[in-house]
Amino acid sequence: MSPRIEIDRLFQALGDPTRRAIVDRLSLGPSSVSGLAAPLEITVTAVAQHLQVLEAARLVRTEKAGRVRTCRIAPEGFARLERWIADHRAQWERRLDRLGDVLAEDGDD
Amino acid sequence: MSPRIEIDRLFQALGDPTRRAIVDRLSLGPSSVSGLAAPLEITVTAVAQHLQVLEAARLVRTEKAGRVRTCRIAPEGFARLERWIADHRAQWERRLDRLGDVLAEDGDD
DNA sequence: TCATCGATGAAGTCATGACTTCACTATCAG
DNA sequence: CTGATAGTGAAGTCATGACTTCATCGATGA
Repeated sequence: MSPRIEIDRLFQALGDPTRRAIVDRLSLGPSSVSGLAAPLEITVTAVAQHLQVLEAARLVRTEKAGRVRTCRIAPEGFARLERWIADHRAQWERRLDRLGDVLAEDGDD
Repeated sequence: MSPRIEIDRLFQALGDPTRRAIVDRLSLGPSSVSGLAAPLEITVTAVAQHLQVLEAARLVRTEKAGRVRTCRIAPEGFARLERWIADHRAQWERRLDRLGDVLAEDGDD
């Protein structure tokens, strides 16, 4: 699967405040779907939809035991995210370095 | 201003592929608005709108000299982003640690 | 000075996406 | 079996947001 799409899903998933609230909650520990819905004051259906998005982005992993689905944080998505930021930071900082070489050619710090 | 809103703007800004393309481009070095528009095959107006979003999220800084507006990466937004991820990672990893004390098992990626 | 170029503002279109409700399935307790 | 519980699927509503076009403005160079 294209890495572009992957990153897309990641940022799109975290772009929604409700979904970030779910992530916040799951950072504290696993929860059921209805357990997530309660403090958010939205329907269980809505939460389930958000969970699909979060799972597709690999930010959350869920498994169903009996009739209850347990949701927990999935580190992969976050790792991917960190890498994206690190890559970009590296890119523009490298450029600033080269620029520094030219502008401050009589000895810099 | 609430930090929630700030993070919101950040993820929402990067949730759009076109805006990420702009960030990609600017990581390589500064550019004018029309310089950004050309490879994206959208109107200059559209790019200007995206730039407003990116500036509000502190991911990009722009300044106008004469009739040309020069756009460059702004590190603050990215720093904010990194901190958000680090905070969350810390939170759930701390929890896994406590759990690990009890269960003593597994390692992850 | 005048034509052009880079950018901006206003307003409209169109798709997407965050919800809801309602109907339904599957599990568990009595 | 019966009834409550946990979640899923389908379909509809409503707002937001990513574009466009058109008109305009200020800087610039011939």
